[in-house]
Amino acid sequence: MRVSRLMLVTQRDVPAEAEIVSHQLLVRGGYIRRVTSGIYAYMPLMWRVLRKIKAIVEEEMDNAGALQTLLPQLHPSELWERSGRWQSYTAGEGIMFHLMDRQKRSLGLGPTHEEVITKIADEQIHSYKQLPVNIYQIQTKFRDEIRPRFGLMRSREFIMKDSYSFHSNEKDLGKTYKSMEVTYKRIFARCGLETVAVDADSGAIGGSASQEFMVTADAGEDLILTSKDGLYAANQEKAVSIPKEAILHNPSESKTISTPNQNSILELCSTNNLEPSQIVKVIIMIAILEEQVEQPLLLSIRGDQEINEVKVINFVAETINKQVIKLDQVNDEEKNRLKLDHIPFGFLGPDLKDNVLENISGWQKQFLRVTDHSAASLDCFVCGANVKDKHRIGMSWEKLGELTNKADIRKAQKGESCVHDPTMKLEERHGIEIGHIFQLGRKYSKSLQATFTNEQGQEEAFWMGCYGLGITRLAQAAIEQHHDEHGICWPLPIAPFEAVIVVINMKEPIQEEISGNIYKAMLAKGIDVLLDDRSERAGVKFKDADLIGIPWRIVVGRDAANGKVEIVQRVSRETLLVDSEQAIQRILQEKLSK
RNA sequence: CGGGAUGUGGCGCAGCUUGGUAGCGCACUUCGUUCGGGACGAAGGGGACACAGGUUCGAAUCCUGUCAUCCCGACCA
Repeated sequence: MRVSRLMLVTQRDVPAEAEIVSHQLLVRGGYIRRVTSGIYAYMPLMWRVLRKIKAIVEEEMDNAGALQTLLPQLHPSELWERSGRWQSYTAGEGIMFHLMDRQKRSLGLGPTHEEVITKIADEQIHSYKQLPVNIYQIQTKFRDEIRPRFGLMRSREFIMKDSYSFHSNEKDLGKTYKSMEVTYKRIFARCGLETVAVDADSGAIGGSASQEFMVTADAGEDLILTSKDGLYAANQEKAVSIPKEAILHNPSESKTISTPNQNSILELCSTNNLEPSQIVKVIIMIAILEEQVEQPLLLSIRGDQEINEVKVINFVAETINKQVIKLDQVNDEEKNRLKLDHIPFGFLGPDLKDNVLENISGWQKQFLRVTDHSAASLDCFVCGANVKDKHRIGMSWEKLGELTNKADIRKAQKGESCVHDPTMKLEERHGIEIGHIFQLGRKYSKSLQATFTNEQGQEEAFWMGCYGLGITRLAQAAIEQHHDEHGICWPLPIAPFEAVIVVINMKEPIQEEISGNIYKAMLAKGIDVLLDDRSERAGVKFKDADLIGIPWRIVVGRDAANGKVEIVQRVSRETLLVDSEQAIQRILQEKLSK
């Protein structure tokens, strides 16, 4: 392709709307144009990048035995009503774009394809003999994101590879799940990305296992915790660790002390010469369940630790076997509205009686009590006395009465010891989630009544897995990982062009001839090459080549008369003066080695 | 949805306080000089200032409302 024909429009100024460097470079390099909030046009350069990523994904998925399809983007609402997601995806979360057709039938634009694919699997697969299958598609998905941002990182229309596997038993699902993990790692490695696979929360979607693939980058919105030996990685919602040792609390007697206005751990400690780890902190939260049931929770945790709300939600959902819509703290407004003055916030103990709930409208009348292991393992501690301005020292669980539920509801933090090896400390990094694999189990197949006949001749719901991979997000994440002050440095396998020939002076016949020959020769060898034939000054061409990030540059200039050209690597800036034939060979070599 | 900010040619901005009918840099067009790291000079083209009301002889500027975009929180590939 000749640059003069490429519709290349680069910008010197950074658009005000672009916050992170990858977004800025995509806009400045003319890769994308915003059409409206969260909706982008992929310009010719961008489309080439996306096609290369798609090709790699397709190759690896096909190698893993997956089958490519293309599924509809308009989904009938009935299908989503059957899985129980229509309400929450349209009215509730509102993440699903929906519309009426002229027949007044309700349709939605697919944010994901579980419903459609499960329906098709049900219609097409009748016997265990047809299993397993793994079906995938790469296409545009729609999500009416609450807050689109960072260009393609979180857009409302985006390209995703999504696959779904169907199995006759859980073990077989595990096998495909594992093979997808390997496939994903190969895909990311081939795209030149450094990724970390982390244990993830499968929470609301359910299932037994789930892994996220994170591109490590400072601009990432997710926090991940890893161990240096590479044996442990998890996102913050799921991460576990061993908290630091508590400081021994061992007063001569247990008694109630007066602690006027000391309703925070900090004040309590500084006034009474205590350590946060000697205190059991008690927090009331409200879990909103299905049908607007409001379940009060009484959470106890060591004073120096923090609550992990996702773990709390999972615990509640498991314990009472109901879906948790969300978790709320009790704020001041609510304290006033519900007239909670009789509850001595700031002075609560784990033995707070249920009778404080008697006159609170809307709440269930019994606490669901949970004690985090960090608190449960304390032999002797300080806690609130359930009376304003009073705490108790030298307390123990025996004195308070038996503990009901113990669970891990604690937020793991960097610097804490790893569970698999206490000498290892957790490190914190930011990541961009570009892939997520799940063992769904039978949740969707059951709700959609998608079944097959098993070996015993009985109807059984499919075991399912699902495997997402954000194509457009991956492209931008790659820039986040591969750029410098001059622009993008695409990894060769996903670069829009592998090389660019910069002709210093188009009016010089020798330069024009040599560059033309190299161009033709490279095309003949299958190299994706750009010929910058514009009558721009050299500086402009160099700047543009750097900005759009072509991995190799061949400069045809002052040495052309001697049959020499320069070959420059974008990332390292290494420059070699060689014959044109050598330049072609070098790039061909690089291409084939990837 | 809650909190904050901003809307002026394709991009970045000034003008608004103290109303008088729009300006700068980049980009674009033409000519000349230049020509290995975003050249210089000259001459041009393009915007009724987000929209709708109002105040006024007169509104980008003041008032009211609406809309859009961006940033901070819950959601997610």
